[in-house]
Amino acid sequence: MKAAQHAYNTLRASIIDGSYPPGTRVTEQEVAASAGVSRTPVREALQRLEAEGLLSFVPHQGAVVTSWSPRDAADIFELRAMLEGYVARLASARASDEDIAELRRLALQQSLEAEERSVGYLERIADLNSQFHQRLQLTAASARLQATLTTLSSVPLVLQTFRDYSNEDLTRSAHHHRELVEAIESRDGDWAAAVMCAHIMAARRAFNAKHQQPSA
Amino acid sequence: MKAAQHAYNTLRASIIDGSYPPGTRVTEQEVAASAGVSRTPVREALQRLEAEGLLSFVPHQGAVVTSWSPRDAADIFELRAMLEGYVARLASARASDEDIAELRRLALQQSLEAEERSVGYLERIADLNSQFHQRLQLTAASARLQATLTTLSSVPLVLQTFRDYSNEDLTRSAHHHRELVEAIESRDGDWAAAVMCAHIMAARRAFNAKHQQPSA
DNA sequence: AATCGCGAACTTGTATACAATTGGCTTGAG
DNA sequence: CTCAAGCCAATTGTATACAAGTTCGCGATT
Repeated sequence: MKAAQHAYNTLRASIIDGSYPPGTRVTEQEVAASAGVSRTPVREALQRLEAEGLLSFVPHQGAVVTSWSPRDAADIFELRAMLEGYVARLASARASDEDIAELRRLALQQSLEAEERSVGYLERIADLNSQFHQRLQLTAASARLQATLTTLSSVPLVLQTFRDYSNEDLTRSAHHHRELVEAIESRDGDWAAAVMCAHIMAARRAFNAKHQQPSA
Repeated sequence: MKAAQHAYNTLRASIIDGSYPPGTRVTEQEVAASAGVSRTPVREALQRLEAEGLLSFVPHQGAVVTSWSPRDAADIFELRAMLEGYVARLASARASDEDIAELRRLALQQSLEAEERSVGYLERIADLNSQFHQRLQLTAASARLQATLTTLSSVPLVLQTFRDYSNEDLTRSAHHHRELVEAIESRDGDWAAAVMCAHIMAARRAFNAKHQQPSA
């Protein structure tokens, strides 16, 4: 694999799984050593991660892992509700038969995993979920626009959602996806957008329940 | 100035002013020579421009200036209407007195320029417009989120808007901005969002009038 | 003991050299 | 005349070497 891609994957995984907590300083050499490549491709990886919002560059100090304020979190959920709702609406109008088939496959698989809960199911569900939303974006928008939307969905905030999910939340999430497929198949953009909105709002609630001070 | 920044500015200006039309292939050496720096900072500049959507990387071939399909254009205006409307709503709730004062200053200045139309007024108006929207985003969102929103506003599609504007359009645009200031000052989020939406829709109409085949 | 100043090490930023892969062009054969 | 195959050139991808700036620590001085 390309060295830059390798460095990107390595560092990104470390950030998302929590090995590099928010606020951590990340030096180029450190990443270079850890990925076994030179600093040149590492700089490329750092820049990509900065563009995606996972890192911030502090002048003359290097990169630090982005920390998200409660306000950031609230804004991001709000934004996602709007944008992904929009995506669901577009997808309802533009989905091909293959798109729908693939979305259904992903949704059903996720339902299965949510029921069985065999070892490693959380990771697999997170992956299926990402694939579902990504496929939806690909269905809705031209590739160009999809790249723009991706940046909003890749923040750890979103990716770690399932850590905060109860079993009930997991089942509900899978149900939402299957309902989305149905809405899209019947070309009902309003329905699809509403389901997606509910989907995100449910995620927000789970997030808030876990991360807000219990006093509030 | 930093070499990477210089390369970025140079290339970006060339893309926006049309020296590099969509579809043009951009090689690293070419940019390096034109900016008088080595390839290393150029790669950094190319990456940033790719993240902003002005360039696309074709595997093993380099970067090409992004070309936008009519569908892309339509989607982008739709998205901007949603997002900037959201931004206007947030700004209504969060703007400080200084924010409002600065927004008013920018809006009034733009009105003046739109009336006088002295030499170079189009460039100055474009700049004032960018500043206004950027300030609004800064007012509405945390700096972190603002960075995400920026990527959507920097596409040439948006920056070149004023080329398609008639004098009437220019006046209306300035009016919109002043109305926005008023809405925000009265903390009326609904009003602000609606005005912003109209603002974007007007831009879309001007764009479509110029770029769609006249037969339609 | 505390503070100011100097220096050294670390980190980023840039340049250059080298490797690898690809696309185009030329040349030859059918 | 056309098509295919191989070679060459161009371009990206990576590594390393070097320069400049900054921060932290140590020591000296008050």
